[in-house]
Amino acid sequence: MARKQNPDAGTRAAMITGAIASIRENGVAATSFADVLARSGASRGSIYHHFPGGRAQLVEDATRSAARWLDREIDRILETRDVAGALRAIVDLWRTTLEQTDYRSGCPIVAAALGPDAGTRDIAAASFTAWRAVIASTLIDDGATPERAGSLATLVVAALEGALVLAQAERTSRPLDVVVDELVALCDCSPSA
Amino acid sequence: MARKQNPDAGTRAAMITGAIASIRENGVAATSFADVLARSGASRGSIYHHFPGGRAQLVEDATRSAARWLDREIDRILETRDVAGALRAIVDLWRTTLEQTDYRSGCPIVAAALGPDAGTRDIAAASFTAWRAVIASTLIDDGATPERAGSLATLVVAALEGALVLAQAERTSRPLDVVVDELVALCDCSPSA
Amino acid sequence: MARKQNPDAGTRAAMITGAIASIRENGVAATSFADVLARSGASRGSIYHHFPGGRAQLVEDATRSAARWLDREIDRILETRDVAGALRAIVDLWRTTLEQTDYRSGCPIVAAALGPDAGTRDIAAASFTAWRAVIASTLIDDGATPERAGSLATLVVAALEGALVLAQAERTSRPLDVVVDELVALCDCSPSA
Amino acid sequence: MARKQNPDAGTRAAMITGAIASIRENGVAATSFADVLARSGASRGSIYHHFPGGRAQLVEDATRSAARWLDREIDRILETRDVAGALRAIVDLWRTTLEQTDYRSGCPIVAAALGPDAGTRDIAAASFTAWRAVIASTLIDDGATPERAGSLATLVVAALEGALVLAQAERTSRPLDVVVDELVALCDCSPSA
DNA sequence: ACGTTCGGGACCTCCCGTTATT
DNA sequence: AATAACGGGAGGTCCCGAACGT
Repeated sequence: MARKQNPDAGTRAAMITGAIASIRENGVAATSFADVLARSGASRGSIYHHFPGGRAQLVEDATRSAARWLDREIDRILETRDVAGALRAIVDLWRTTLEQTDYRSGCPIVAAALGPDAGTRDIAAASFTAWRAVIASTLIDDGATPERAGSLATLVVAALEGALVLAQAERTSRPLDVVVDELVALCDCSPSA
Repeated sequence: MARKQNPDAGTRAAMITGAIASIRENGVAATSFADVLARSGASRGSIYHHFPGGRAQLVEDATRSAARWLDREIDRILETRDVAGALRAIVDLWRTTLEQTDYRSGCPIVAAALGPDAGTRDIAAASFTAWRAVIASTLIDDGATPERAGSLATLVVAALEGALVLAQAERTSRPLDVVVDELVALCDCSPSA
Repeated sequence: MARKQNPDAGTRAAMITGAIASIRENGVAATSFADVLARSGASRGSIYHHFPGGRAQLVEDATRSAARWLDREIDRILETRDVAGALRAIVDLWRTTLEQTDYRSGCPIVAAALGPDAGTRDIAAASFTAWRAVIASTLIDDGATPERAGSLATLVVAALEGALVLAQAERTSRPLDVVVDELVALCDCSPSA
Repeated sequence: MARKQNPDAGTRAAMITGAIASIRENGVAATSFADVLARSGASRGSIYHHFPGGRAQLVEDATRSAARWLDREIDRILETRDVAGALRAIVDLWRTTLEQTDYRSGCPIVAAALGPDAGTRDIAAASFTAWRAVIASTLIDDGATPERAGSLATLVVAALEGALVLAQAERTSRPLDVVVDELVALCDCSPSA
């Protein structure tokens, strides 16, 4: 229950935004308050007020916020496009940010999954599961059997996230393109098989 | 109180081993000297004899060492098995460590790719490239066209690494099994197509 | 659950009460606003309406309040009882609180005397002087010479406060009982000497 | 600007000494690292090396050190003097320090007894018990019954510590003199009674 | 080479005093 | 008058890099 939210953005939202950016670039463990403060322009005193749980709560809330945004974004994309278009739209979400940050900003859910905190790991697991479910559901609508759709959806999520890691390492978005092409071909021909 | 007096490179090797373990569990950024010292049993003064470059050199050398080991392991596996067996052997490399560390220890190359250090990122990129090359080469031997083999190899590497991330998040090795099954099916039917 | 809605000085009184409790348990220096706020249920903004001088004024007012209460209590006890009964009644003031707080809550005047603040120290000195005076007066009424009564009163105050410290350290009220017995015996036989 | 004047001992001893001084003046809870560092001239990095347990270990070790010194001092005094001379020698231990610090430096054992830490409280309790035992033993040697000696020893310890608190509050050593005179008279006439 | 100690700094936690809002 | 929010800062923890003394 929101007690009182500043009409404007507010400090808390700015800190969450900055924390998400830092998590994507530096990982959960290396996300420091100094960094978040610098990104958000907030002051030290605000931290403990907005996040009584300290750093752990900040990174967890930020992860949750990023996960929620991504979940909805993927839902929205899959509702309005066919599988091929959807996968391309999803990688486009990454491509822009990658180029803007010199390929430093990765997927916040991967960062959460690899972090030392159990809380963020669980959030990552929930998102991965949700993505697989909605992708599988779309594949079923396209004619795939439930069994096959589940396996294929897992492959899609894994391959997309892995391609993002490859893109970060090699500083080029080509792995994303290559992988999405393969996945599109696979999803198109698979149900009929 | 001779902890370890291996005349050769016992201390250095122990620190490298400890650093790799820490990188896999905590990431490059969160790998601290104190952690490596505790894991290796070495003492503070030894560091700058073996790693004059300090922490940066330690994590880079550790990453290089892990990368070299993995490169050779993958080479060896692909030489002695068909594609299907090779992929299963590769994921088995992860599965054991995952279970032994409660799904905390991930792929050191992914950790290097996501770290803040440019040096480790380049090492990761080189490993990813090498893996793709050797996998593509195997696929070509099996009858695939060079073009298709390259795309497929990228998909394989991305999907395997992504599956590992999913496994860490969900604390189960099932994503690895599902993804490797899909990849095996894909590699078997694809070249003939 | 209306904690306090006294229109008059409810909030202020609650903060004073909480501050006294904190001073007795943690000492003057370690009495923080956060602690007093938690004990009193008040909110941060209220402080500077009631205590424009901030923390210094709060602890000083609290000390003064505790001192005034103790002064009156001792006056009352000495008016209605003989010396022996009075000393026992005084230690009973401590005993209850000691047991209720696991021997953490000591004498607020001792806390004020040992604190870093000159203001609270002066209040403590005034109370100690007042107690000695009224005890000496009672001893004179019982037949002691003014000189002897003054020395004996100092011993009584010192021994009682010291016994309370011993009781806190050893987590037992026995030092209080032992000391008060000795003091009673001393006061009874002394005037005649 | 005595940066470093410990010719023999070294940093750890200097930090203990500084911590004892801070505890006596400010209490256990208000003894900060910054204060100890300033008093000892040590650097921040030394803390964690010499006291891996951090602040808790520092204050506990300092309390233990002060207690051990006081225990031995009291033992030594009681061995070489009669009761009257011993009590005067004990209060002289306090008088000098009191005057040198403007009556801010109290008894470290009282500070430990009143502190929030259970560890320091136990050390204080042990010292109080030890002092009572050795004083009682001396009184028995002088002809007192064991029972009476125990009670009298408790009174002596309590009264001396209480007198020190009074002296700190009133910024004069007179309470110490008055109380010790009373105690001397009591100890001299009591055994024969 | 290796163990011990040191010096400085980064980070998180938490607190005090103030201001804007109602 | 009371609440939420803010700004600055101190305290404790811990780490890196270096300088010693073996």
